[in-house]
Amino acid sequence: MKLKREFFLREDTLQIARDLLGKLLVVPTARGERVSGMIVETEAYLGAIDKAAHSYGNRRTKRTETMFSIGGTAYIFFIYGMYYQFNIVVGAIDTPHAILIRAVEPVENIDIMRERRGVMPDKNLTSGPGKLCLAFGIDKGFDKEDLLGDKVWLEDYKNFSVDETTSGKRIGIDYAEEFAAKPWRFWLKNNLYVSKR
DNA sequence: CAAGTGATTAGC
DNA sequence: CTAATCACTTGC
Repeated sequence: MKLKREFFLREDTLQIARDLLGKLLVVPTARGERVSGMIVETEAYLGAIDKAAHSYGNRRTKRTETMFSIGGTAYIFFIYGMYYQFNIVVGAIDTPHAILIRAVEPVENIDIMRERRGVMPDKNLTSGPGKLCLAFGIDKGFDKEDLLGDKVWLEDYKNFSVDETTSGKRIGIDYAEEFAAKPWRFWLKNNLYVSKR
């Protein structure tokens, strides 16, 4: 079942980031084939107070504008001249919190992901934020897309107990001073598709 | 371990 | 306008 607006509107962003583990990300192709994967790794970005967030201090630019949308909106940005990153805006309008989807486990139409990614072991298909965007065909055209619409959405899939998950510091944000060490990255223990490093 | 790649941003 | 930076990936 598709996740409802209320799921994304809750105030506890860290809780939502953990709750997203086990959910299914679905992006249908133009021909209507469901390409999907189970979320296995997320990172929370707490908007105004978080020095690692693009929206730190409520910084409002052309790019960060999307983060001020209502919870349940897709936030896509381009990084390092090559890769897109898929984020989910959460919370009320003008509360610029977002959750980066760092890795998923392929579920439906894995052959389409293989075509898009090229020849490589399946465990490399979606085990990183840039990789999963390539495998799912997510680009800037998905920015500001409503996750309750029919272009990209989330569904209930599996439930994991808290002891099957764990958390740690976020990746690639060493510039964020006292926020660099916050344990705001969440992942499933023993899952092959969690990003390496 | 280093290079690659170009949008985005801040600062003039 | 310019230059530095970057929530990454791949191949040496």
